[in-house]
Amino acid sequence: MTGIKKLAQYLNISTGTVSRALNNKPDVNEETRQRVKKAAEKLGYVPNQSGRSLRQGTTNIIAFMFVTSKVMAESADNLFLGIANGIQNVIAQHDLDLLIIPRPPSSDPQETLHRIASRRLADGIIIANTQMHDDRIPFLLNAKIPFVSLGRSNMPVDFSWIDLDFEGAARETVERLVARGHRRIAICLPGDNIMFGQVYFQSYKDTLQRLGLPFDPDLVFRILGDEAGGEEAAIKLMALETPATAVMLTYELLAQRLYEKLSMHGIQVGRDVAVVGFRDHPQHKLLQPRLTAFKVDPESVGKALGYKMLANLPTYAAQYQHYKNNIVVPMRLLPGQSDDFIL
Amino acid sequence: MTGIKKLAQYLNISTGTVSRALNNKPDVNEETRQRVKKAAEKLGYVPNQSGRSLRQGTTNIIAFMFVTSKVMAESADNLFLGIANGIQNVIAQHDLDLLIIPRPPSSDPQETLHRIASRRLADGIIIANTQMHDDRIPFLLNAKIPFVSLGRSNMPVDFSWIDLDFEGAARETVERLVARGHRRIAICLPGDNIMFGQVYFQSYKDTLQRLGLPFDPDLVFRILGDEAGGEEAAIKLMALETPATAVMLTYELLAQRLYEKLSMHGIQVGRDVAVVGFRDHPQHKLLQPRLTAFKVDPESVGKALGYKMLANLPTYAAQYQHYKNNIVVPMRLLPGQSDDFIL
DNA sequence: CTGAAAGCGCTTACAG
DNA sequence: CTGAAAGCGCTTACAG
Repeated sequence: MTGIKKLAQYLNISTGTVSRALNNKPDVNEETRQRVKKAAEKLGYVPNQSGRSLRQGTTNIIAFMFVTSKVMAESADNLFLGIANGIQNVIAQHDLDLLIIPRPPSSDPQETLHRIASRRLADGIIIANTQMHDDRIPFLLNAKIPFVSLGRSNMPVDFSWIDLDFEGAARETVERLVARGHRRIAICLPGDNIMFGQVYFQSYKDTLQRLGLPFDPDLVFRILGDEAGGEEAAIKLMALETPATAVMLTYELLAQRLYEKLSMHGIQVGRDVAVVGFRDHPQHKLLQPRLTAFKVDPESVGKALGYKMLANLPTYAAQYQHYKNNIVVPMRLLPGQSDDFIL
Repeated sequence: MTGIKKLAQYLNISTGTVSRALNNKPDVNEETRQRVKKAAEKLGYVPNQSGRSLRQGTTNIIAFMFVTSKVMAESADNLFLGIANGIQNVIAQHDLDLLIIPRPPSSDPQETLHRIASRRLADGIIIANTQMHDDRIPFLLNAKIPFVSLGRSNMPVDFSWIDLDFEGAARETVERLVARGHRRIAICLPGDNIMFGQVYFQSYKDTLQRLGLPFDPDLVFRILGDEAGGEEAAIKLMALETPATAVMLTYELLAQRLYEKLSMHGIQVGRDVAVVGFRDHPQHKLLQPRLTAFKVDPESVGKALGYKMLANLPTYAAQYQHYKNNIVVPMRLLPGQSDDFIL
């Protein structure tokens, strides 16, 4: 005997009434509703999700798709758990569950997406690792699947995203360094066209201009995002014909090797050159001098994603329409001593 | 027009045949099967999971439930992503998806479990943060829900688990230290009754006994698992009437503060006292002298969980029966200089 | 080898 | 306010 049928038989009423009572439909006698709820509790009845999904066309599941690379798994992803937690906290308020789809870098993102969508595994999808040009975006828009992106793209279409405030971080860094007398500030950037690098770079240039400082292309270092990139940055810094007095980093993991390589050449961070890091990272805890870097609260990133997801689901759109605009999560500067070098 | 009906109509055959063809049932004409598959590909047909689930009683989803505490999210959980990835890699081979349920420490584990189970959200459940006494285990056994635990318990029942090789780690640590002449080896242990501490402790005692060394209860330090625990360990170490010459740690995060506190009192790790850490952690990268600690490959933990999960699902049990036994994932010692102190 | 039909567990117009 | 019935999209005995 099936779940709801059993409950209905136990109560001697129809399954329809049981369903209406449990789903808080208005047209149910209040006394009946209480009887039903009490019995459901007693018998431990919970509606079968497949039955509901099939009938209603919604799954009450939100999918979160992200790329797992070896590098991410080992280091950058102390963020990930906090983000997942933040999403979960928000969507759980509406009894939605989180389906996490880790995707190896080799797999085809379109295919995964198509599978989730067509199989109707989820009511909405959160995508991460968004690229400047990202084919998933037109695909999702076209398929009319509610989605939110963690990360902007520069595609000429309108879609929901949240992102970290890279403009703000670059602006604050440049302003801080300039206030300390620096005029030649080098910037480390990703080699590829990843969006956050672009945003960070633009804000760097804009801020320089606003402060009346010249932009020198020689000060732009395109480097890799892993730890080896730190060494590369040091080499480029030392190779400059007209030296820079400060350097700002993208990527979390550059700092350590940068320190080491410079130190091997008698250049001490904080004394001979000012360094401002990017995202704070546990691995930096022991760096001497302590790295000035930006703190991101992963939980609030997750919550923002959750709210924006809800705002995109037909069922909850009205309730969360104030989350309609795209959200930029602040990065808060934690001062260390790595930029104590004052001109 | 529904998915499979549309496809059937397009092909001018019955939905039953379409279903049988796509699901590789033997009793289908090979030519028909090819026609169906080609058409499905062309029209982008993927069966609706709710329909399948309702009919078959299986969801093709594996749930992974774990507790997210602030501490975990910030530090210990560089493991998590790798584990999730490992599980996913294995179960994806059978088109199973991973439903990740992060659970705040405050929530009721039984309730969450009951919800997943009754709602039929998943075919099997992987639980983490298993306690020595853990009520989820009898619940799941009783409800006959296939599950695997990440972590042993000492409940008097038989169930599927995988765990890290804490015995091996403690044994190797004691043997290594004894080989270097140490006879008084202190051990840091969790204050509560968490299982891994128990296992680690037992192996410590067993190994001492096997090597003919006395066990001294004064050398057992019950401390907290966060960073402050490192300071506590240092204080207890220095307060010993008969000093210890070596100390072994549980928990990843103790090392840094232990180093610092000892150093403040003129005691240098590696020179005046030997220290062997627990799990390797990115935060240790910069510790001087480098901490001797154990490396765990999170991916292989995840894979083990995945295989054991499959071995517990009726559909795949036969195929994966060689994973029936519980699995202990090795911890590999990475030598540093923190235990260079030789007697 | 294929088709027609039943039914998985729900929810929801519809009728009363 | 409640019940009877249809139907969401599949799969699978059953019949031929």
